[in-house]
Amino acid sequence: MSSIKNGRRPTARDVARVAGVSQPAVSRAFTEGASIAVETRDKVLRAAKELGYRPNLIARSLTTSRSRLVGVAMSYLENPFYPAMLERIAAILADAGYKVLLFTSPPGAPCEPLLEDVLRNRVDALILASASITSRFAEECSRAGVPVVLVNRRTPGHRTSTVTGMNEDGAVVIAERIARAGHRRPAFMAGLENASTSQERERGFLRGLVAAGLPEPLRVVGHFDFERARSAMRALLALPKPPDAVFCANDYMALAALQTLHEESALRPGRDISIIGFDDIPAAAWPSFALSTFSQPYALMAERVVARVLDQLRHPGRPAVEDVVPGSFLQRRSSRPVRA
Amino acid sequence: MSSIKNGRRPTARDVARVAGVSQPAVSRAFTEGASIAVETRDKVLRAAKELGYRPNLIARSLTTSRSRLVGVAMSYLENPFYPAMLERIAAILADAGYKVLLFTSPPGAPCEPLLEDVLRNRVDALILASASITSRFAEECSRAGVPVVLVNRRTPGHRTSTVTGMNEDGAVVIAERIARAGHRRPAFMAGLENASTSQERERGFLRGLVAAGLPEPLRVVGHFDFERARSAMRALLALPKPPDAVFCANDYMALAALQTLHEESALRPGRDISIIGFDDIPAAAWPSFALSTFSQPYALMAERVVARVLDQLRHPGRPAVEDVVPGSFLQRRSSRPVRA
DNA sequence: CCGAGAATTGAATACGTATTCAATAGTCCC
DNA sequence: GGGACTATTGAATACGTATTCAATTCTCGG
Repeated sequence: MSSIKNGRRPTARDVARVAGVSQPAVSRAFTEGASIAVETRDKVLRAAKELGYRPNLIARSLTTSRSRLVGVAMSYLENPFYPAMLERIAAILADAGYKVLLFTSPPGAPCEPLLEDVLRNRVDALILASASITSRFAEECSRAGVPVVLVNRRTPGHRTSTVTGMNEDGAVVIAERIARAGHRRPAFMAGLENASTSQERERGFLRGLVAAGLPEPLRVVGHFDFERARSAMRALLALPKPPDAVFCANDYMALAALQTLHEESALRPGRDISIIGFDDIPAAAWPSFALSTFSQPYALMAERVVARVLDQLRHPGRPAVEDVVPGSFLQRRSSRPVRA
Repeated sequence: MSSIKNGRRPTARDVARVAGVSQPAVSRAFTEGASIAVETRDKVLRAAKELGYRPNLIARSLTTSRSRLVGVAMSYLENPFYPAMLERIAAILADAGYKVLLFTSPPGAPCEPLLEDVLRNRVDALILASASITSRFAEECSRAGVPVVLVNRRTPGHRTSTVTGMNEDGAVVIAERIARAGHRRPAFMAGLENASTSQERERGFLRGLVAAGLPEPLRVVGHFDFERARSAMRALLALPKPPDAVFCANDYMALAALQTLHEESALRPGRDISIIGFDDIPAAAWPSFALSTFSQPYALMAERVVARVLDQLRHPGRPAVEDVVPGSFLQRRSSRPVRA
């Protein structure tokens, strides 16, 4: 190969020298839609290939002040809902020319260090999944001009765009189903107390139960964690009068509940007791579980999130939007069907 | 807040002006271990806070020519093994001051566009999981001075560092177990034909079977995909003489096999037939499955990968290392125990 | 109080690209 | 053939930081 001083990576200037053109010409050769003659572009590309030149996107980011990076803050990857959505988000963003900078905050961590990290990295936008957001966070981002979109989370009172499932209405439907299946002792397994998903699903559930004339549900907390959900289920089963229907704040915990039932109880799901989840993760459909649930279509949610991000990037002034993605109740074998 | 012209983000120069110091002083105030007086640093930090200044890591990357980004190429996130490892990798890298730039290649895609993308983004290093690597890829990266570490994949003939589980030896153990449990008709469910994991596990399995005096196994291909693994299992069950022990190239496919068995066959796993996987994903331990498997400790693997990456970054010349992380056979209920 | 050495500081510059702007070459129409 | 465009090009500069280097101040022992 050609004469690049020492081991330095070739730059646009090196390519320009070899191709006999100026540095801006090289820049234009690698810029879609730039004003450059075909033969000049060819000369440049040939020289570039010879030298093994690749445009430095860091330098490009500096001049354009757009990094083409989107920060994605996500944790709880053990819940299959999230990696599934992450993969879709990354794929759709890639099609739009953006890369994903991944931020996984440890479970209980505050989001302030994350904020600092994200803003220093000059991401063009931020997608927050499985993470709450403080008002300072939202304000700083908007001051910095970084669009923020929340997925599967909502923060009341802050004007931030969100994409969520039908948490409250879905839970109402679940309550109705439980009532019409003839259950008398409902229970609710909460996720994290401060998570909007858990709160909204609980609120809808309560409302639906009241409307159906059922008593307030028993209540345990599973923290969206598999083992803690199992403990919570165990606690319910140990009650003098255990529930006959358990709505878990997400599928992942519902699977844990089914495991515990399976292993430590004689109760048969779908007969003696109903277990219902929320999300419709792939495993919910597995025959071993056949988990009744209210669906949150992660692929569609991924599309909507990215669409929202791109929209905010193109029209910075536009107001925040709360996008509720439709889902539906899926009756499987883990819950009793409604009576005819 | 103070007087920044129009809506521009404040720069080090703005802070310098407010603090009454020079721009380099601001740089030093934000650089660990730089030579700066305490009171100067305080002045700077106060002015920075007032202006809402954050160092621009893009610009820093340009001058230091280190992006502090590590590219992680990963797909098949539906297999829980990968997100689990990803989360650990991201956490450990974060502790070392690196961020994860995520590349998810669509299943069958060639890795060449990925290469281009990665090198243009000037990642400091590259972690390849669930992706093969061509010789050109490895050569280009080494020419560009970007350390590459493969996880759970190996490419014969290229000097690239790898971190893998005990694929071949683990599979030998599995074959022994199957023999000593009294099985006579083994089967192997391959993953992707060109994946080193699948190949090595198959090779070890064959070797172990031969050593134990068992016949060559029946063979189907599940492509590491849940639905295709179910089809493959269905095909095995439809044979005139179905196998009495199936070794699946990973846990994810083994779970699919168990599902199919559960739903479409009267055979009871662990009694009439043994199903064995590889990886020990969390779900393998779930009571509904109780999948016998050979473990690949993902957390440990994540540690090793990052250690390898950091080592290569600190000592660029060092030769490639093939790191085999130990695992062990876990006897659960999906396979018959060995006879006493 | 003096001088050697350490600590601190700012001016100048480099990093690799995109963009602005003026200059030049090429095209088209009548 | 001339004028009005359009297409193409390169010189100069900006982007926001880190680093080099020389200058200055401070410290301390004698």
